[in-house]
Amino acid sequence: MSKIVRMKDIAAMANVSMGTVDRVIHNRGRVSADAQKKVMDVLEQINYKPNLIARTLSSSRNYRVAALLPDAELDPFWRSSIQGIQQAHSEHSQFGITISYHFFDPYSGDSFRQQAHDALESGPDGILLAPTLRQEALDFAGICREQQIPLVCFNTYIHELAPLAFIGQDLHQSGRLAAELMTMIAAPGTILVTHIGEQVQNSAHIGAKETGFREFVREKGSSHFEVNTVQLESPSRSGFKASLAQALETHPHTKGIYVTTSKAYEIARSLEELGKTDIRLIGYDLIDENLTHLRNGTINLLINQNSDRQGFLGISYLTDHLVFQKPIPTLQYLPLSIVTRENLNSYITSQEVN
Amino acid sequence: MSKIVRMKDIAAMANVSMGTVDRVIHNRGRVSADAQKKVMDVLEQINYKPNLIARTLSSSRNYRVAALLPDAELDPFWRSSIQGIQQAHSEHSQFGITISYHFFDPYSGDSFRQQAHDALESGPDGILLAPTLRQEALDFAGICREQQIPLVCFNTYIHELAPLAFIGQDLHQSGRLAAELMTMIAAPGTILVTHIGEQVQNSAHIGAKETGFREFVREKGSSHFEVNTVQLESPSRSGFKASLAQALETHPHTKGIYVTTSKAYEIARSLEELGKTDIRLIGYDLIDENLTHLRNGTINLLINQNSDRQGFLGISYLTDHLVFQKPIPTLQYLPLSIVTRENLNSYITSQEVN
DNA sequence: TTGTATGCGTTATCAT
DNA sequence: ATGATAACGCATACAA
Repeated sequence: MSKIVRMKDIAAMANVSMGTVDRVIHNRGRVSADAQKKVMDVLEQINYKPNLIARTLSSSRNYRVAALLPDAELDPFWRSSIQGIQQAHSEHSQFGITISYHFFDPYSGDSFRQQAHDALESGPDGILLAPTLRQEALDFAGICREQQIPLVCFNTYIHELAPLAFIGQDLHQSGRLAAELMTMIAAPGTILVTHIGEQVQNSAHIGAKETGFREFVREKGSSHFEVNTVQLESPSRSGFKASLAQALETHPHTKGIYVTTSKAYEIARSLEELGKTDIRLIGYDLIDENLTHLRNGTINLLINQNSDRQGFLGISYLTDHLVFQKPIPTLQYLPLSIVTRENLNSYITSQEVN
Repeated sequence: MSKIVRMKDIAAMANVSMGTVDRVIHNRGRVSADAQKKVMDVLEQINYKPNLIARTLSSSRNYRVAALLPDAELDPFWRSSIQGIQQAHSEHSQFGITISYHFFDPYSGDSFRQQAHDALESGPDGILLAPTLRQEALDFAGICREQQIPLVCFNTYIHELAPLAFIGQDLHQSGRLAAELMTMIAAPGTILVTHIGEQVQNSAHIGAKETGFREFVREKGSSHFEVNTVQLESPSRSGFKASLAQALETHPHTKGIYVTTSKAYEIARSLEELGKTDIRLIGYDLIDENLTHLRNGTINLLINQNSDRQGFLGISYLTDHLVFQKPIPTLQYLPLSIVTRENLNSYITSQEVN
């Protein structure tokens, strides 16, 4: 039973005062080389673990973190991220964390710059960012680095950002998984890949899922499946349906559609209206619009990006870093969760509490 | 910006001392009805949230929790539970939690009683239990209740235990999910259900997975699939293979096997030795023995019981209850995770840290 | 450069 | 029954 060593103990062992110990531990300077050495020697021998409880109580600082992410009104996908952030916040508010929210239009550079500016104005001690726009995010990350503000990113992986931590999904592997699942459940024939609601411009990562998907099919299913990419962007609902119908005519043997974004429900609606029931549909994310079609069977599988957990972990990591000065993972890939009608509830139910 | 209220503030508002406030909040008695009322009145009006940081620092109590679960040497399934427990412990050790481990033979009542006795001897403030044996667990839970020791259970749901919290999987729904997946990936024909390594005696829950499985097939796949239950227990390896071969002869149209326990690797080994490659195999849990066969394709899907998370949450809940006196969920169902070759890594990789 | 003293919010131990 | 006061371990401001 090794007793816990406190700063007081270290001070005694080194024949100095607590103040000196504090100064060398946090290297605040103003210590003589002599004292420095004495304390270091002791630290080498013993295993000092600061009492984080006492530390936070004492230095009752308040930390401001700015959350910079797309407006859920413009894309429902982000709702759950926000929920995760709020969840983490309520659990950590004890530690003096306050969060300011800055929502931007995920496709507008101007909007992003405006909100990013506001975020910096709030004088944050840390920033949580969903970097949907590559170039804008890079510029912003540069400023954060200059100002020495810790930056944690989630959802969209951009290597050059080099944030303190990234939390998200391995998109290439995600594509491979989608292909594996599709080849399990679809009859041999044509598979369509479509990126609805994403802008290919200014998004280097956009192709990762498709690349992974095609890679898997090439390795394991090339004799049974043919993969085609189709663009299905259209402003109007009826226009969308028409262009889908058009695509299905061009590829008459279509047995499956893989939607790389959270917009599978758009396809589902159109498929239902077109009366096509023999096409397997795989998409992303547990947003309400998708769940309806997962429940009625038009969508066969959803891959969950766990965006609530992304938000939750983002805030958790920032508080770990800021208040506890704990090491945090540089890269945190979340599980590639497969969701069907039968395990859906296990992913969305909240529990009773006593 | 509502300021945080402290006990000192309450004391001032109620015209009493902090000591009195402390006594009514924790109803330690020794307060006059008059003072009691004054404090209560204040508490009604304001929203006092105790500072848990300060509380833990001050009271610096040590809590002992006893973990009572099967020996991983006897069943590798329990390895990850232990890992989860240790993980939670290392994260919470700051709060003065110490854990004593008591491993028993999951099929021996004597072994259980012995270890349970030891666990109680250690004078624990809380107990984490994997109740594999129904009757023994009920007896033990009775003692815990008598001695007022908080009990948290995981993995095996036994309703009458009525613990502070249960953490695990919805087994009936788990069976439904397995059936859904099986009907997705197997050709029409016979599906075998088998419970390897479980004793039906003294385990009321054992049938839940099979019931769920059959229920789903009845609802959605009765025209294409026939379900048969087979017993495949055998002490020796070659004996096991022989009885499997026997079962496959009895059911020549077998297209899939559903193993309700973590022993799917036993089937996989035998199938490989028998050279049968056209049978889909679905099992449970990411133990190493299973992963080998998931990677080489003999096992098609595994449902993950997340037993590491079960252990983790069990300890987390106990510390929340003991040190923070926070409310905890009575029933915590974990996700029914579907694991394939392509998303396996996302479930088992640990991350680098800076 | 160094050491001491005070405070963080709570619990626990004293005298009253 | 009540109120003052010393811990808990660390940070910080200030005195030496």
